[in-house]
Amino acid sequence: MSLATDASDKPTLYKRIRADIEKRILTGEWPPGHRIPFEHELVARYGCSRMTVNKALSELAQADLIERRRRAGSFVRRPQHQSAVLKIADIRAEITALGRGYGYELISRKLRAATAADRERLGVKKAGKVVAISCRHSADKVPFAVEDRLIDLSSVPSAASADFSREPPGSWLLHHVPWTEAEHTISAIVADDRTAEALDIAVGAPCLVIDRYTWRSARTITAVRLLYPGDSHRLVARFKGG
Amino acid sequence: MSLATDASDKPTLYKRIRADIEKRILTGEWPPGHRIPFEHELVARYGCSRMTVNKALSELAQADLIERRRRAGSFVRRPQHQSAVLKIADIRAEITALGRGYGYELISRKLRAATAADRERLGVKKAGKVVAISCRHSADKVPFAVEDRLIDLSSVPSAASADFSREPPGSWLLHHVPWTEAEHTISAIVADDRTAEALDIAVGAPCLVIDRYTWRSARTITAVRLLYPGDSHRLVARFKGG
DNA sequence: TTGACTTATATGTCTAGACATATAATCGTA
DNA sequence: TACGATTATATGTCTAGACATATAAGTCAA
Repeated sequence: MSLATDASDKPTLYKRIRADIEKRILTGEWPPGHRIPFEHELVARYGCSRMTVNKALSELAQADLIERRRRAGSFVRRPQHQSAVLKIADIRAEITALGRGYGYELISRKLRAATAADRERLGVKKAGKVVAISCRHSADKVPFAVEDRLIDLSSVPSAASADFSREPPGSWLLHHVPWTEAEHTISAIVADDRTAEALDIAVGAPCLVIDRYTWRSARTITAVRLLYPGDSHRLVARFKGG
Repeated sequence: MSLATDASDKPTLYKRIRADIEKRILTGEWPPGHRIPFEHELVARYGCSRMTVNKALSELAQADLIERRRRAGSFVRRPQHQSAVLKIADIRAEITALGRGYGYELISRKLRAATAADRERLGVKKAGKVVAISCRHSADKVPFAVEDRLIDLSSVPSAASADFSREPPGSWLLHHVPWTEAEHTISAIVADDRTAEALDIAVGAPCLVIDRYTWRSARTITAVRLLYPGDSHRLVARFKGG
């Protein structure tokens, strides 16, 4: 029980309260369902005002570590839906982070009126024009991933004049389009002839597929399919309490 | 510009302030790098005390939507590292959520002193005993995934006496072990003979592999490998602003 | 021009109150 | 016993101040 008389006050008080509680939850001392002390008890224990403990508890609640119920108190939440933060870095960043030489190659770029297939893929009823891009990323000259992308020009008009022969469309979008939402679908396929050639792997070799669909406030921006050699590439998702 | 005289006060004031700012960021009206109004300006605009706007801004900062810098002000953050929330549901929950019949089958359960390979897999220097479990999950009698798991008994002693013939080890752990951290590695392989038979797919068919390594405060709990038929199963990761 | 010092200022934290509101618990009644 | 009304209480929000602190910007000297 760390009391208010704890002299090491490098972190601020509310942060120490939050850390104290978090620690008890993480170590299992206060298991899921456990009622943590009432605010007025913490006020007494730490000798501070209620706003201070309230701030600590509010942050824990925002982080889904505890659940607050009026009149009842605050309770440790159980690890809910198993979820993880999947870090899907910009491919260029990912490769350079590995200390390998990044290579980019534009295979094709077509500007066209949206076909029925394009509309289906972008999930829009009617679209004007789209840009269809096919390109390849490599690490130290070795094929790393092939990308097949569609950009909705009605959402991102400036993409029509962007030069994708040198800058990958993913990087370009990241720097030119504000906050977005996205949905990723990860699956596995075996390489067909075309994929095998593009990735320089054997036909029938496993490939990891990431389909990413990106929009901003109900407006589709882009749909992309990334194909990685499945036995060499790995996606790492880190999960922490939740 | 919504002023303090806005009468629709169903949500509380600080939530409205937060929502107002969030909306401007999401729509791109305030692009990344834009300096949002100073606290004292928001105080004037909404006619409230500084603590109220501070709470709104603090939550936006905690959600990584804005960055606060002393003396400089608060700024809209740019979509940082592309990351996504990957929902990896408990398999039973996942299947029942799809409205399909869940089936579970324990293939083998062995209690043994940890071998060198076990220690390697669990990432521990020395371990006492472990439980090795192999099982299969099915949806409407069709194989859905095969699971190959190792539980460190020095961390979870009660797992030695748990009955895994009826309850899947994943569900059991979820309910008996408090907050954990985990790391997932996702990759693709092609089915070998044994896998093909277990999943009732063709040899050479693509499989999605999830390797999950779980620990609690630096203490390994379990390591599991899940194999899914890759062309039928999909992992969906949703990403929202950040 | 550059570096060191000073100052102004926006955020960070905190207080000691207040009233609002949802709801668990109690009490009373059918 | 079951149900409806009442009450007590923990959290939710808010105020009008306060002092602390990091730092951008300005000032001045080498």
